[in-house]
Amino acid sequence: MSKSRMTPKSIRTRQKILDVALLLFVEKGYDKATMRQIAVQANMAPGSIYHHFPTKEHIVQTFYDMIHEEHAQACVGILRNEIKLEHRLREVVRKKIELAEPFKKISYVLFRVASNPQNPLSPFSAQSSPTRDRSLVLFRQLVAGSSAKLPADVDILLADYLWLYQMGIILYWIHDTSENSRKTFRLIDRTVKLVQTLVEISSIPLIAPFRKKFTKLMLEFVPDWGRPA
Amino acid sequence: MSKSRMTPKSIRTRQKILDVALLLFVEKGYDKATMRQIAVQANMAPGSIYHHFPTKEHIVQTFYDMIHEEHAQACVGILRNEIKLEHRLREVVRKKIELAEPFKKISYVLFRVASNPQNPLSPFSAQSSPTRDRSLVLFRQLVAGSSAKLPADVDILLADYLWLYQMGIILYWIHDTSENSRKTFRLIDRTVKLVQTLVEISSIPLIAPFRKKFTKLMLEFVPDWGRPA
DNA sequence: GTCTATAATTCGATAGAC
DNA sequence: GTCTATCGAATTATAGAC
Repeated sequence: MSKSRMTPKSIRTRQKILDVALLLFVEKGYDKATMRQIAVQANMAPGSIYHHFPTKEHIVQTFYDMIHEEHAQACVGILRNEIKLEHRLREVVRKKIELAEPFKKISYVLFRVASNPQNPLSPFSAQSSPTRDRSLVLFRQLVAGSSAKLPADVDILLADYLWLYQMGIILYWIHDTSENSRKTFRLIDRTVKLVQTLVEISSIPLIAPFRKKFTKLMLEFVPDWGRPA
Repeated sequence: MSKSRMTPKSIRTRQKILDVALLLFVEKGYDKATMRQIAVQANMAPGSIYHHFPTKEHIVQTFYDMIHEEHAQACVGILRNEIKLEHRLREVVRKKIELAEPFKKISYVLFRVASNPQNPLSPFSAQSSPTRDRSLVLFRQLVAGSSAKLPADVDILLADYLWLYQMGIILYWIHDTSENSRKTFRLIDRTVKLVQTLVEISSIPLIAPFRKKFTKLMLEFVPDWGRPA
């Protein structure tokens, strides 16, 4: 599995498969694009593809991993320039949607996988998912490097819940049929303000008791994803 | 499609298929249970099943329709006895999970379908989904018949968002591995109190301006599901 | 040994005879 | 309504090519 063990030829073949698969997926949709068609366009036998990808879903998964890499790269710049939590969150989530936009028609496959807790690829599954773990790291940086002064109980929860927030945005985006996903970007702009407001309110000493009750609730039900408690 | 047109024999055959399919689904999981196995256990040819169900997914969908019918029945009693919004919501959602519990292992198929906006069976799809529509009616009754005095802007939104809230609970439940879904029931108990608190706060005249901004936001982004505005 | 090709298998779904 | 026969698609088994 490790990339270091791949031969140059293997890498080229793998990339060839990804290239033609992406074209076919966006052109015909995930279900209509067959492994045979991919094989024909990549000048290989259908069985050969399985030497490089265990299943058809893994091919799609690879696109998401690639998007994540691109996103992580882009976020380095964003997180260097923006200080305020609201702005960091806004730009990070907007960038995610921007990068995913070309893959919109096949994105539902991501949630199709996610919905099955048994599937190890699911970002919600108990088993450690590399994609999810790296994504969570990003949100930890987003929170940790911001100018927001957070109470300790909020601090340990916020990154995880902002990750869930981004999942919700993606789910909305998948079903958003407005031109250029205009409504999704509006939703992001509106809701990050809400997050900022809530975070600011959470720091008011007067409401600390209420906040503590709330964070205790959130801590009890945050997915633990098999981490040590 | 209408039940009135079904012959007694057709009804029996249909029921037979559902019986053996459920057994196989919970025993082996949705994907591992094949149409051929279902056919063998129902003493029919594989092709014959398709006279009664258009696809394999429709068989699962039927279970959810049955659960919904049971749930709707049970809710008549609940909504007659409980007055307070918090209690109505708590009992209705708890009942939903109770009734769905035997189907837990195959429930992810519901979200697998839901995740594809193109799929007409998806409760999020633009096309009118009978299952979703009847479910929404239930939540409208839940809100309308409660003792809560709601501002008009909250009133028109609450039912739709409580329906989404129930969807969120179901998603949590699907991934909840605690014994007897203990954590899910705890989550319900905790969050319905939160809903009640928010609804009460929303009626305080002093915060009306903030509330109006919030409901305007929610109104803009509530799924319109192809309803007339 | 690492890819690739060929052929077989499995499974959902369909067509058409009875 | 049911059956037989088959299709088209994903996946797998196995053998061969480099």
